Amino acid sequence: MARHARYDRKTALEKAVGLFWEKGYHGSSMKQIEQALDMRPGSIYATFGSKDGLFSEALAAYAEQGGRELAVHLKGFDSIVDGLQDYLRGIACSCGDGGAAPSRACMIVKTLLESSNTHSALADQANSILAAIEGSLADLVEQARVKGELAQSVDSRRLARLLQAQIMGLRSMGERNLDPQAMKDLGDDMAAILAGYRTQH
Amino acid sequence: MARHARYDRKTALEKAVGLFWEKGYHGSSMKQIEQALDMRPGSIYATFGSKDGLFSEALAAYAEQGGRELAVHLKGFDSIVDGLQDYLRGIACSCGDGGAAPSRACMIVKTLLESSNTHSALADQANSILAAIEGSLADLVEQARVKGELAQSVDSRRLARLLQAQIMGLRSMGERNLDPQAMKDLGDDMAAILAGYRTQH
DNA sequence: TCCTTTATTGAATGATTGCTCAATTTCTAC
DNA sequence: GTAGAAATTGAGCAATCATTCAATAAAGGA
Repeated sequence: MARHARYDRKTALEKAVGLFWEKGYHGSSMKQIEQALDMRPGSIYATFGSKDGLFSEALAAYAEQGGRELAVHLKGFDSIVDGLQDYLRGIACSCGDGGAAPSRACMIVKTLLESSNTHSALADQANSILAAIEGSLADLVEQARVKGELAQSVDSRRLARLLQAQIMGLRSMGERNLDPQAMKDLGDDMAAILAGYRTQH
Repeated sequence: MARHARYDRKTALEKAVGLFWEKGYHGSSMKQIEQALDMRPGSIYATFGSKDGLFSEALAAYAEQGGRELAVHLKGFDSIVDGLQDYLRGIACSCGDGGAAPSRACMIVKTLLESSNTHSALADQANSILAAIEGSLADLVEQARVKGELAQSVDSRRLARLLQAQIMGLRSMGERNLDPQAMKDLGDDMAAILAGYRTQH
């Protein structure tokens, strides 16, 4: 056997997520990556293959983390719709304050918009992640519909896409640095949209 | 006096908009710009000062064009709200087909997300353009409220921000290459959101 | 202790980046 | 026709880009 890797792969990926999420693919140079990961080029290439490979793994890690956060969030609610509404409000809130996140906008959307006409492999990855998220949201909406929280007539995939578009818009608006109250209002308004699909009684 | 400029500034800017909108700031190299504008570096720098200067002018031209398109669109409607609803549906439709536009997402949003943590001058410009658009939308909403199309209780700036977030989300979703029917449904759903703010009777 | 194996290092690679400027071309005014 | 002003050209600049690899360091097994 031989020496251990000095770097923890998972920790390095977290740092890569931080940099790429903040500055994007083109905006992050290998020099900045070396500094952020505290690794020399040889180690980075031995571990992740290429800048593309590192970005791809970072994007996947980001998406997985985001999925976990939504799931954890919903655990705190009996009602799925209540949970989704609070999730929207939570995003609006965290976009309002001067939070510690590298960026307010979603890294997946940033990647999609940056790479859609310049780097098809990245765009494809971002697109399939977004399709998976749409699927998860559709499952949640369908569960809520079956539970009777939402009107029986609701088309779950369609409402999932509307919901995803809300999140994209909300987090993109976050990048505008509006005052916290404006963001909070926006989150409330989006939560109210979802309320419009609730069972009427 | 001396010789004329061989290039029409306005035409060159239109071509620059096409390239930058498609590929973004970092994704467009000077070599590609030279090719797109059919100009040599010296002419480009004599005319626009720098890549930054050219991008900045292109972004402004894009925003002006977008503003004109919204105004023209609304001219075709007696009701402002009808016009805004049709505007949303129109975006959804043009995002659905394989249109000729360089990109489905909004160039201003692409710029904001790309530059927010790497190029503050561009981010500031994108932000002030978005603030101006928010203002225009707020004016329209306020007019509609005064005309009685919208409920008296409507907060026009707040609804303008919700509307702007819808457009951002809609056009970002366009980059996902969903099938046309899904985009059309999304546009209809967003138009329905606006309907919820109409005067009840 | 030495040998094998593996991880790390960082100088150096060729390509590409945004950009400059002396030379050339093209037009107007006289 | 000619002089002068302005616009265009494109080779070439220094800097930076992502990437490579021979040399070095560090660990476990014998």
